[in-house]
Amino acid sequence: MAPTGWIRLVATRTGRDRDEVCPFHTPHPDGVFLMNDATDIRERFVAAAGEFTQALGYGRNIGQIFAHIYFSRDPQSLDNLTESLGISKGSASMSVRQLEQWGAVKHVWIKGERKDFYEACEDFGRIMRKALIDLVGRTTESADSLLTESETWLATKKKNGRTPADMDFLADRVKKIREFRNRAHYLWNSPLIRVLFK
Amino acid sequence: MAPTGWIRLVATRTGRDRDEVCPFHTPHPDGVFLMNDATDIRERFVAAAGEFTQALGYGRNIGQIFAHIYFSRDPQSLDNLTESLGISKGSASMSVRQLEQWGAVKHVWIKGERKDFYEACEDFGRIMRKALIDLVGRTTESADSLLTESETWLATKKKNGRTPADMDFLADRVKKIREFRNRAHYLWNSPLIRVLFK
DNA sequence: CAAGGCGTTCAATTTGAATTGAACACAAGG
DNA sequence: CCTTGTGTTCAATTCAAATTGAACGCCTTG
Repeated sequence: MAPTGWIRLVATRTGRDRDEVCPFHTPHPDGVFLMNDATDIRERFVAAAGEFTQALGYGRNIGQIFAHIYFSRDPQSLDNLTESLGISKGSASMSVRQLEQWGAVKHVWIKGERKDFYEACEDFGRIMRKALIDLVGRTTESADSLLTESETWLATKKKNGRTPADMDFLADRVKKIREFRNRAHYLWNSPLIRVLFK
Repeated sequence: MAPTGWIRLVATRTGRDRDEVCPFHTPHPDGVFLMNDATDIRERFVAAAGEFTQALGYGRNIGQIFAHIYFSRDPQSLDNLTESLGISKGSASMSVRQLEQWGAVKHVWIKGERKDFYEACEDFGRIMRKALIDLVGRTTESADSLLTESETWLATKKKNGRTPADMDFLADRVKKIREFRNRAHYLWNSPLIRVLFK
């Protein structure tokens, strides 16, 4: 069968360039691309998903792993992942657990097998929502407490009667943030959003 | 005036630990914190905003810069930013332009001054939306073209009559992705979302 | 036209996070 | 009880992205 993968031009000592075919899961070299076979599609999606999650700030592995499982008919074991994707066992283990938390992947048992197997869930909406909740929660809570802290501090200052112009400006800005935060929080918890993501 | 900032315990050679006060914009050391003055609130928000944007995958500087401008009464110059935040001129320049693109900050001219000054826009909803469009656009487009590419490839294969079970599975999975993508795209462009973010 | 102030660029560096892999814990089977 | 086959952990490493800063170009002013 013809080779498949990214085609990269490699300079040689003799001055004659030659083509080199790289597996799809390698960071893509902006080359032409060959698609012969069903497994090629899988590998292309694996690469794309890896780039996607990497661009979003989760690593490359987590996307690749999900795509691999998603495009596999049979449930996949950690060994399958490390072999197919060329990643370490440790990374596979941790990423799979992350995906499980997001509900992107679910554990299945196969009789007679000692390994853990995983298969993909198709409900992208739910997955995205869980991942977002995760991210937003982590990034929001500390800012949240700072906001209330500032508000109480400003309130006491006002009680003391000392409210020069700078203080007023500050209070106004903090208030604007509070308004946005409340609106965002309201929207986030509204049934509307819940419906949209389902 | 009493010193303000994070309080960090530093071990000394004599065995006697002493307290050290760090400016708020330094990466926070999990210490106690002192708030005496209006500028302290600004610095705390600067630190929080920096952590926020960093967690979201944009650097620390961009958040700090926006917070600094947002909590400044007067328009701020690049020099103000590099001095107050302890960042480089290059970074300040680039970050400010990014913020301008998002509509988070706008250029103002001050007569008799040669420097560029910036002040903050308060419309957080719009800012978030622009930043999101930016992110989603960048991460989505390549995946998008892969999707259509795969669909056409699968279609030709089907024409050739060769559709074993594996192919059907593959086609089904690709179809599921397409459905999600279309739904997401529709929602994203729906007037509903536009209203929510305003 | 020379000099100085200002913003921009980009290659080099730094930094923070992702990834690795060796050591570990646990279970099952012999 | 030892061995073998698992998944997990976490300190060390690697890697990509953020940040720096020196060099540059442009404008203004004297």
